[in-house]
Amino acid sequence: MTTDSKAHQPVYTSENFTPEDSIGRLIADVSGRLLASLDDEMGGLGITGAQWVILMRIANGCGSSAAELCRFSRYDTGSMTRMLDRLEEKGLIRRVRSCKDRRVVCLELSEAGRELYPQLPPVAIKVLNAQLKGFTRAEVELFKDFLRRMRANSDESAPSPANGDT
Amino acid sequence: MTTDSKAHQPVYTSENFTPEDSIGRLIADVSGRLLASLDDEMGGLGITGAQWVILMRIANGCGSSAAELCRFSRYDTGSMTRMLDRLEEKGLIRRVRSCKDRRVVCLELSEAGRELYPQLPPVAIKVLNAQLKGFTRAEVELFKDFLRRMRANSDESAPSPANGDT
DNA sequence: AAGCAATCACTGCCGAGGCAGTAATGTAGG
DNA sequence: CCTACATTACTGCCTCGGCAGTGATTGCTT
Repeated sequence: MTTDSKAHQPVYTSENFTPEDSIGRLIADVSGRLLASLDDEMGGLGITGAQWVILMRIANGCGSSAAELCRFSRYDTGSMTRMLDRLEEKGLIRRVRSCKDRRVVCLELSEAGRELYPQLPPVAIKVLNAQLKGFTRAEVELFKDFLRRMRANSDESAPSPANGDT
Repeated sequence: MTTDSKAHQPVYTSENFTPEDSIGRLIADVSGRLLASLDDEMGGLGITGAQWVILMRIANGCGSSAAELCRFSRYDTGSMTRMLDRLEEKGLIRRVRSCKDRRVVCLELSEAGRELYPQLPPVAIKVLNAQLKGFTRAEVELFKDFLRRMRANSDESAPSPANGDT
């Protein structure tokens, strides 16, 4: 009620917070729908949404090893090993022991993976455009800017798991 | 290249789509960080972020039965049964067979649950305010409006799993 | 050169969610 | 009334991710 114009008042207080209407619920909901939709559309290609993400990274060179993928994907190294197991069983990727650092296993698309690859981006494009129906490009840019700012905040608050009460 | 000012051109095309920079990646990332942060802050109370959500729903009367909770939470009924098992083992909720419809098990907070409840909202408020640092309330409202529009789009595209090619 | 910490990939073990099937209960139609 | 069908909660079975521990390899320090 009081028209306090200070910009640094907290967004949520115990008075105005309702979990059903909070931005946290909205983000979790939208995120879940996006992944579900991606899974649905991906079904025809025989891979899951999670596998889509990893395949795209490998194809783009953003993940040349398992450890590299883990750093970006916030995946456990054990889970990543098994994820790569599944992609290898499907015949989509190959593991090649690095000759420079014999601990590292280099990752690359197999022949079948390279054949599948061109079909991957259109599926995500279809899903995203469907969920962004009615948005102008300027709105999407603003939307993404909000998300980047939020992500930057969580980088500051928890960069490493060993930050005390500074 | 061509400065087409039509508002209904798709946001993403095969030319401008890069997975690393897409809004899908951003939303998934922010959502994951929110849940992780909620889990961290919730550790002291002995429950997980997912359990927080369910407890809040039961406390607010938004989920008086397991089936009710499933409809809102996009949870499997089997998973919900086990989720409620865990909350019951912790002594936070009680299951009471409904006398009106003997198939239904009514859910309510136990004594310990009612004691814990006041501590739940502040944790979420702390997490959300930390991640929304630097946002004005007007920005948050616009942000939420974007999210609601996106959610509404996914409602249209996939309201029931049995929609063909209408 | 030797010791030592760090890194990498991998493996058991566990928790947790999805799917399918089941028994009990309620509802609608003949 | 009694027979179909729907709904509710629950239970195996499976997949999948997190955690902790392991062996191999690398690089740094002394």
